[in-house]
Amino acid sequence: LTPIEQYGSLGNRLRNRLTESHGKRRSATLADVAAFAGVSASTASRALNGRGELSEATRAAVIEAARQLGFQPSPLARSLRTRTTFTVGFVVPDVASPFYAAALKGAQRELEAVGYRVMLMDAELSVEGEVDALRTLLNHQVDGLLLATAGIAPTTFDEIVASTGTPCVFFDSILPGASVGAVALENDLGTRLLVEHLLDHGHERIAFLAGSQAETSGSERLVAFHAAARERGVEIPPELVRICSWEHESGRHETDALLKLRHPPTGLVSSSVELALGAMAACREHGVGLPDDLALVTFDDAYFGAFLEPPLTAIAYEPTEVGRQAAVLLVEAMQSREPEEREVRIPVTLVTRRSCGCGAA
Amino acid sequence: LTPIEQYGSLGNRLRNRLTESHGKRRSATLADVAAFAGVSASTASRALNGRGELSEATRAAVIEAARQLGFQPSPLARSLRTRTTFTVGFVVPDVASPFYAAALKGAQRELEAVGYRVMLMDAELSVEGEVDALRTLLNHQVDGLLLATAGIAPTTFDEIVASTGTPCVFFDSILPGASVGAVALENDLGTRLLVEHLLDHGHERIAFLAGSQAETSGSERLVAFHAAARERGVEIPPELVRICSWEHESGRHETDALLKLRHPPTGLVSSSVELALGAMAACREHGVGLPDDLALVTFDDAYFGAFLEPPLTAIAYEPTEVGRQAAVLLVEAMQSREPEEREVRIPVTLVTRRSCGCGAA
DNA sequence: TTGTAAGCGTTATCAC
DNA sequence: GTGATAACGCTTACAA
Repeated sequence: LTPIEQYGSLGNRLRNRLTESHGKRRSATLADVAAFAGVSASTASRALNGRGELSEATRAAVIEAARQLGFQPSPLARSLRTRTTFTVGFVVPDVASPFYAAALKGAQRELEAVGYRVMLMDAELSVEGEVDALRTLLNHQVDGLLLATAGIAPTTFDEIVASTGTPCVFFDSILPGASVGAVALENDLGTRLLVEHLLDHGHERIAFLAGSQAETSGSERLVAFHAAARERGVEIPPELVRICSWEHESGRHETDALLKLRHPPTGLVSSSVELALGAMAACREHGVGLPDDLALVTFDDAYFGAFLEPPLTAIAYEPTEVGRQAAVLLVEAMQSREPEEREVRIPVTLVTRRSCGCGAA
Repeated sequence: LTPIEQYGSLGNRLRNRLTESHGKRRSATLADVAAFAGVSASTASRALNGRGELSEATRAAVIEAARQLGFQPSPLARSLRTRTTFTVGFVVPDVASPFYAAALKGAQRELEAVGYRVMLMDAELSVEGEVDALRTLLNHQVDGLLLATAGIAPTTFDEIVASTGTPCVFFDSILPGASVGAVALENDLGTRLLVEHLLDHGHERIAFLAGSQAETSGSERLVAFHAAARERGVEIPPELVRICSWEHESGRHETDALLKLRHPPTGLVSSSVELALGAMAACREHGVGLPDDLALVTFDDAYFGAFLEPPLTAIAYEPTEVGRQAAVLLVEAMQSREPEEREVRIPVTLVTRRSCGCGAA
């Protein structure tokens, strides 16, 4: 007699209990499975988790019992006991932004594949919101953090997250040395490709929409812009580089100012497609033709880039990849004791269209 | 002597214990707070939760103790005990899609405000993925579900979620009668506005890119298209309405077919901006000019719509609003016993630009 | 008004 | 090999 046959009637009683009442069936518990299989709860646990030595017969019996009862271990109870939740917190300044949404998708897919769930928090573009989000997440005992910071202070970060020992990988925006890992785009290469392309078209008076300097993608691109120009021996007048927020309107405003200059630029490098769209709006208002009056190139190759007028020359990359790689680093960190700190860069390429002057009549 | 003064040295001992070891401080537990305040755990619990009657003195003492120790109740333990997690599951076919990302943001913001966390799952465009996601979420004992289904079967839905009694509100795509609520766009109105605008421009041979009929936004728009045409007494030849998937490429392909017809359409209504972009690609290939050779109007007013060539006439709406409203309905359902089933429609408006022929020379 | 004890569903440390 | 038993951190009858 196998345990299951032996406890058959008990089994039936159990099954009935689980499907009783008005359809709101309470799902089977480990104790139920144990009883059904005729073993103790601890044995059932060991059998299901493959820990410890036990006879093949009982293991099989437990597994079969679990199958029959449709047993699903309670993550809550498990987490309470083991102090690990298999949940990671994901914090971004704005989930609705295409870039972060894509990163989220990449991360979620990777994490899901290795058994982690993602708890999402939107910092609503403020550092304060970010800190709240981190607090909440840590209080929920997430096993790890994926964070695109909007500029958290190092001391705050140490106090809130580093002190808990919860691994955190930064992506897109990096806080140097503070984490177990970081993932960002090849901002330097991308910006250089843009600048050099404009130089190759013969432009010398090149302006730059730099974006916010609170984030890595803003600051690294600005540095790269200056470096690229310097290396090719061109002098960029200070009034041509515009530090500004990431919004569309900001791009419009700054470009407007550029076009009103006594000597307006003949080329414009934009740090993001949002800003580039703003720049296009300003050009339209001023009646300056792209690319003839102003050659425009930008970071971010949006999927609609080819349908704009003119089609945009841009820096392309795989946005999901930054989320995915960040997840990979995080998983490594969560699983190994003493994780090594690593930094990954996601490759970028230049795609040329008409806005830079390529293929123009 | 207040309890705190009385147990001062104990308090110090406790505080020390909590900050011991290598910075990975184990946070204060309810028992710690109770000991610190010199009361039992149950009293501490009551004091902190404002339940039951207790003297103001002890309540204050407990609260002060909690403050001093930086006590944060463990959501895990609480959930295990109370069988409620204050977590809602959010399931979409594709988080990276701008529409779903926006909906997510709206929902997350609303839920966050009333104390719920969101656990995100991406169904990766498949019903199978959706079912997995729902299973996982329910196993985690989410208190509610926000679901943009890719076409789950009613029986499957009943079996998996309805049977658990977990409230679920559908958004974007609706499974009639299966849930406590549903939120969708005014698909009927939006489509009518589009069709009628083209009719007003004098077009009679109007084609339609219908999108996938597995989703509400596809099927409702198709029905509305036919209804709008019929009511104005125009006959639409069957070959002009194209049911297709939502991808860009699909729009290109179908438009290509339309343009190869012996009598190609003079107007085209697209069910989504993705499809419209595909249509624009096809037109470019065929050398047909927009809007002169073909007038194009579409659902979805993307933020770049004004910068396309030609700028797109489109149906605009607040995508975050569908997520937010869905969250509102869900919260109501989670909090009230016997929730009533409700359906909300998010308003849409027509914004005219050049692609329809408006403002053309 | 407050304390004791049971229990939520697991896993881990012991004995046997 | 397997089974009691004790946590994990909280809430809630029930007693006092």
